[in-house]
Amino acid sequence: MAGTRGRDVTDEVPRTGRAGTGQAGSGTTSARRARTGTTSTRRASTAATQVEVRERIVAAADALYYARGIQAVGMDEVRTAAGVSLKRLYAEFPGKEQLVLAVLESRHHQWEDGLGRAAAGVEDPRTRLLAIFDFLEEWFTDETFRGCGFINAFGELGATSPAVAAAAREHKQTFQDHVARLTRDAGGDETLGAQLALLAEGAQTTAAIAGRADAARQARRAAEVLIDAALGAR
Amino acid sequence: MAGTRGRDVTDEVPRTGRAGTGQAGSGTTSARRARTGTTSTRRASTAATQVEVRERIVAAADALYYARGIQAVGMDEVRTAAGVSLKRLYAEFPGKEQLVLAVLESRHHQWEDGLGRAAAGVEDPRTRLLAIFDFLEEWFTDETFRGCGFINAFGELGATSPAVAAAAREHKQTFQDHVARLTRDAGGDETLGAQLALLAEGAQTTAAIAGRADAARQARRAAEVLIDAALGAR
DNA sequence: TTGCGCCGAGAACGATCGTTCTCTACTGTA
DNA sequence: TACAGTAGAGAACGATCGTTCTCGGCGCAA
Repeated sequence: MAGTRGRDVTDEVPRTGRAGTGQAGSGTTSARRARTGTTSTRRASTAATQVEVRERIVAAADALYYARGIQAVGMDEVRTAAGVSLKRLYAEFPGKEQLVLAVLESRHHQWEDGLGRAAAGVEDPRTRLLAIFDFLEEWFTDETFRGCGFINAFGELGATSPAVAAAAREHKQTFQDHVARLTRDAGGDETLGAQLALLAEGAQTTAAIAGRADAARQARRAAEVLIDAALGAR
Repeated sequence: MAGTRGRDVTDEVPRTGRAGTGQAGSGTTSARRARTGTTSTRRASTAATQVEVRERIVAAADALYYARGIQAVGMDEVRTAAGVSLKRLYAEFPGKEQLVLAVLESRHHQWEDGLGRAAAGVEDPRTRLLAIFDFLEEWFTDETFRGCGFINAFGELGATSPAVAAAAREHKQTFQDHVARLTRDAGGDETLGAQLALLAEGAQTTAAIAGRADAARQARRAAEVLIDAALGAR
């Protein structure tokens, strides 16, 4: 009895066959199946499903874009995968670029969540810093891994879409800030932070293109050397 | 006198306004203006201009693809920039993918030439190893720099074109081999080589997306630390 | 029950792109 | 000079894509 028939149909939409969106340790299935009450007032119900629909669209688009490239996926395919009408899709996102930006924003949040989880509960600042590379390794071994979505998007659209280029730049900047903060906690300076960030970036492209998931472990070992050299042997 | 009228027209084609193809220290203007004699036999002349036309097409396509992305540039635009007819273009390259692969191959050779020049004449193996990062810095400061063309191509087409993905993989592999060789010359093992390669890769994406050309210098400093730690202080 | 408004399904439209085809002009040769 | 062959210019074609429009059905209020 919950909702209309049409909504039930779109609720059990295919999630493009994979769990999560290909980001490590995410497992976000976006649809939380937690309606506010049953339907409450019409207005509240509409708002709830709007959020749900938006999330579903973004999740479907993210999986498709990440797996095949942005320009290789048409709006119609996103529509099918998300199980919404084209009209609804364009009601949520006025154009493809807005959808792409929403996907990147979602991916950014997943990335930050993953980083936070990797650091959570780790007491030693040095180990917390190195946990970044453990997180990367977990991500690289995901079978859907195909590199950093922001690097890919930048290479594909960075030259034609300033908004996409800016999104990639901001994502990388917040990562550098994150590493810098952890480095400071461990007693290192910003130079060390920048160098560790370089290792992480290099590991991502190497793992993606060369298909070498052990790039994370190589990067971790290099990071240990750099940290110990900067902080003095332990 | 030299050549036919039609050929002269296509000879002085616009080189898309830039010198080289955006790769550091290249300065390859592809067209060498060195005809074998004047026209010699008809057959030899045709062969000479064929090579020239091919190079011109590849150079024009490379500049356009690198600056704006591959999918954003149509065959017609390549045709105009190269100053050849569509028929001629398709006579040289049966399809766009073949042209893309030829561009990547050309870019790979330029990259190897640049690396070789950077190492040439440097006696000390350690300094020769570090010269990689000087080469990167020079490249990053080029105003047309927009990241590694192979990383960009992989992000854009790696999922849909196995040939492009393979080209990127091979390019990165030869780079790792190159670094490994120089590392061995300096007395280091393959672990060190892999780590230095990670730094170089990370510097490329960081310089491209964050626009920080100093990533090369940061990577160089990190490389020094890693080298000294692996080889013992000097 | 009747009318109203909303929404999904999908056709339609205009633009672009890769690729092919046609037409024309020109070159070299007998 | 007449002719055969070639190459350039660009029209044409089929496919795809982003976006909009139309149609038909359903839920809801009076």
